Amino acid sequence: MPDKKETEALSERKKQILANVVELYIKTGEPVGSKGLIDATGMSVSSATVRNEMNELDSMGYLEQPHTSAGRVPTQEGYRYYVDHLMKNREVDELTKRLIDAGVSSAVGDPEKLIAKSREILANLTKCATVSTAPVGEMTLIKKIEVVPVGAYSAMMVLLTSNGILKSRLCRSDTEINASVLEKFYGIAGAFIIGKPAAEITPVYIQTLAAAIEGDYFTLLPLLAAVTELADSVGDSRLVLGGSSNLLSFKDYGEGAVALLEFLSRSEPLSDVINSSRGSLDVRIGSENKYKQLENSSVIVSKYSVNGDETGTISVIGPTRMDYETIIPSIRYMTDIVGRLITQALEE
Amino acid sequence: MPDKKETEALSERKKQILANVVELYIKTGEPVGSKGLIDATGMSVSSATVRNEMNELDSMGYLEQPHTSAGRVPTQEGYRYYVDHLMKNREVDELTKRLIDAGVSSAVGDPEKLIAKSREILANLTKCATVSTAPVGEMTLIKKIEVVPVGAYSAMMVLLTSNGILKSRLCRSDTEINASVLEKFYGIAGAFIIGKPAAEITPVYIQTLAAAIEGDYFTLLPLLAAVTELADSVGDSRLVLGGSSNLLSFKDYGEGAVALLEFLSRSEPLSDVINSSRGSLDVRIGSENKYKQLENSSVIVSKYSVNGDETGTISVIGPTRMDYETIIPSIRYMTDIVGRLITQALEE
DNA sequence: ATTAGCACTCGAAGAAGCAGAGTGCTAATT
DNA sequence: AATTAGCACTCTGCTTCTTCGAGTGCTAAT
Repeated sequence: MPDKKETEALSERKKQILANVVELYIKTGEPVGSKGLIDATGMSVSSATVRNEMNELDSMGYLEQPHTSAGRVPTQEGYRYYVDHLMKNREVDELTKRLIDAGVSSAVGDPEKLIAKSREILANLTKCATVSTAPVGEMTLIKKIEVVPVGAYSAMMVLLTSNGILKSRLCRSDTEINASVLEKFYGIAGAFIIGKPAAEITPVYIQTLAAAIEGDYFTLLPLLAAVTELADSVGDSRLVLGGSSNLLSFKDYGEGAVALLEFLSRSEPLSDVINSSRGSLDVRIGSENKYKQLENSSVIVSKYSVNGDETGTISVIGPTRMDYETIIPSIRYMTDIVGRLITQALEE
Repeated sequence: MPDKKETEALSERKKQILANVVELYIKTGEPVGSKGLIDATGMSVSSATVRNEMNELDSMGYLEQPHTSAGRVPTQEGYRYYVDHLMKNREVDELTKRLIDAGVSSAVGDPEKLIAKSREILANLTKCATVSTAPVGEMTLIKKIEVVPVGAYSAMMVLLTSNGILKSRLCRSDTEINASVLEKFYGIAGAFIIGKPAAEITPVYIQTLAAAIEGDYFTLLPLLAAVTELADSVGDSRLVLGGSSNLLSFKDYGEGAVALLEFLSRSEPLSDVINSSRGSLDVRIGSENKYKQLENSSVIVSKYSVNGDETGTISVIGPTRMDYETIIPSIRYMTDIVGRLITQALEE
């Protein structure tokens, strides 16, 4: 009789045992047996009692045995219950706080660098893989475009979006880039590009401008092409993965690690995983992520707010047996800071 | 009696056998035996003859047996001899040529993007890890700095170096960034920063400017700090690793793959490996790389020339059992193209 | 309700045995 | 003199068998 829904309310002792099992298993990676549990926690009951309780937790679906006569391991539901009810949602550790503060301090003022940095810090801290998404959405607008000539036929172009993403590249033209070309370019840009969502600035859109520009279309083309490339790369910067090699050290994955890495390296499914998160901090355990490749992994997605809008995310991906108790506060603290700093950087 | 140096000149047949063993082993990954070798190559001698020859190649140090009564595997010296004398240095395959041409075409005109792209292409082509270094050296000069205000207190700053590297970031100031501040900044920049090597623009150097700027130092400080960060990041972009997860699929490494990835992810030793290369294309096999972590790997470093100077490199790192015969021409072709395109992009 | 005691189960780790691939040597062949 | 056939020998990888021990569930005693 598994799934006694009515017995939802676990006795105090069951809760304690479940919590201990989860925490011990997270720590050691070995299935925990009744004896081992008492040894490690100093509980003042006998192993037989613990065994009975474990047995019930087992049939309630919170624990399971890899095989008869091995210790218990938390099931997905076990982790879920732990995360939802048992975990002491403790504040972030003073040391990690310092590490984070120190780490981001070098990138204050530049959103992109800040996000990259936060990904890196979090990967080091959690020893898991991290994913960040830039604060880019449907409504990321092109805010400014600058073209600075560096030679007769070449110029550097810089593009700034409404959320602080800055993209730049060199571009060359076959015709001279002189003051009159620039003037025309700024005219076109001001009229048809600035203020538009980055996603709309496609090569096709640029072609529709041909009529408006008439004779000068071909001299402006190299510059306009560069604009589309920059606008496109704004979208690219959306999803970045870091620290994936951390996952290799987890013996949990065994051979499967390679397949997982392969999965993570493809951005479409990964993006899907991240985007399907709910709420400002979402923990998805094992098969709660609908991809089979993640059945042994948990994904924690935390959103940061820029100007009050939850636009970007920072995520941690690791084995289901990850240290939720320290990772969750860390990622929450990190997203708070990142959101605050970006908002601040964007103030006029 | 190993190492008969006097017998340096291998008989024609020995050469052929060595070449076949190396190629077959590269292809299959299994130690090759006398019988298997004839089957695979259709040589018209008996297995016993091949065995005798192999035995000699063995005592000359070119082949070895993982254990008695297994087939032969090339030693490091075996690979070396193969690469130096036996490999038909054939031209790059028509298909790969197309792939490379098509791949880089999207990045023509922007050195940084071009290099990133080439790394990616080469990783896909070779299924190995790739490392690129930007064309940055002691003499990479700051060529241009632009500051574009985007608000009263914030601006975007763009920095261009003499070799086409473009770096940008947002920066904020506590004081207003108005025309007069900008004018002063450009004055300082023109006098003390433009034309200097990027590596010299350190926070310390900026402090020495305080005297020259006098009262305005503090209003300019945020901008100057941003310059040092950008100048610093020019150096950062020097070394980038890609495709490292490719290495996981090689069974050659077994468990060691993790350690190798860890090694590659640290940039100091990696940079040392790359920089100790000689000549325009250097193949280092196994322990020829002085790091123990690379004893089962080969590194191929190829330099590209910008304006005739061999400044940057593109490298491939993989197991010693890599397909030298196709990889070497590919990387050579790639560096040729990259060098040519960057040189072209930098023309005035 | 808890606990001590015990028979039982199952995997991990080692030992033993076998099949096969490949060798080196010797003696015969060209 | 070089090549080849033949053969005894060696070593690994695989499978099968045992043993060992941790951990369980049940029953009976507290």
